Amino acid sequence: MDITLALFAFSALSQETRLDVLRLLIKAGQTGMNAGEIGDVLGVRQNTMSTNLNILLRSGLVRNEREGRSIRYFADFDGIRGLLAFLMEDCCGGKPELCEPVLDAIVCDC
Amino acid sequence: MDITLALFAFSALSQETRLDVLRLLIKAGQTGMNAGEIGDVLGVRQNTMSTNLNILLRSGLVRNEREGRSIRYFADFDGIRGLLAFLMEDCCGGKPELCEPVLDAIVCDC
DNA sequence: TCCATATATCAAGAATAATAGATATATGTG
DNA sequence: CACATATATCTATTATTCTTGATATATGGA
Repeated sequence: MDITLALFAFSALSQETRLDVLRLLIKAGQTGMNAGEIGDVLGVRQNTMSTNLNILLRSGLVRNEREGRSIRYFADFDGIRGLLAFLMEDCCGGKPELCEPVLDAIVCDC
Repeated sequence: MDITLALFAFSALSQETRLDVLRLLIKAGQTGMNAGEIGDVLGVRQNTMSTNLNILLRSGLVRNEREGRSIRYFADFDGIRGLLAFLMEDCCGGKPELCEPVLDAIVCDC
């Protein structure tokens, strides 16, 4: 992860539709969602959604797979990990008790 | 954490100076850094840095404390946790092996 | 091959954000 | 109180990003 990609990824997440999409896909896990389905759920026009999905793709936060005529999108957990690792690099100045609570935030209960 | 603040926070991180600042402060931990010191290290003009620090403050990713004539800034680990928790809410669709690697990214070796 | 479905690209106007010069405010010191 | 230091605010210009209508491309089926 370099700073250019990190900036692009954070910029991707600073727009409501794209943040909604990534959160949907994170919840969907390995099931993913078709592009059209995502647009329907979020009530976003087709071309706008396509543009936004492409931005998420290029940010490395999302990946896709063709499925017949549709294209299925998934959260890219490796990409998300890379971004968070870049942000938290050398965290907490030697005091683990500062950054451990950050980890707790992400423990899933599934 | 609501979506409006999350969007504002990700937007804060989508600008190079501000991402640099937060990463510096995350590394600095509880020591923090003075506003002027941050500007010197990053080679950013005083008023630009002040504006950017204010945006980080309002995003909840950073807090500050007056220290005589200077103002010392710190990463706000609670704020960071809140943002990441919002992003990763209900993650991984029931398959912990998908999101556990995301956690590993943030384990500090201090 | 022709048509329908699903998604992507293009182009332009509208909205938003970044930067920096000038200036203001706040604190400490003598 | 006068002055120096440290940070914040204002304002305008420039640059970037968002959205959308129109159109293009890709796939599957008859």
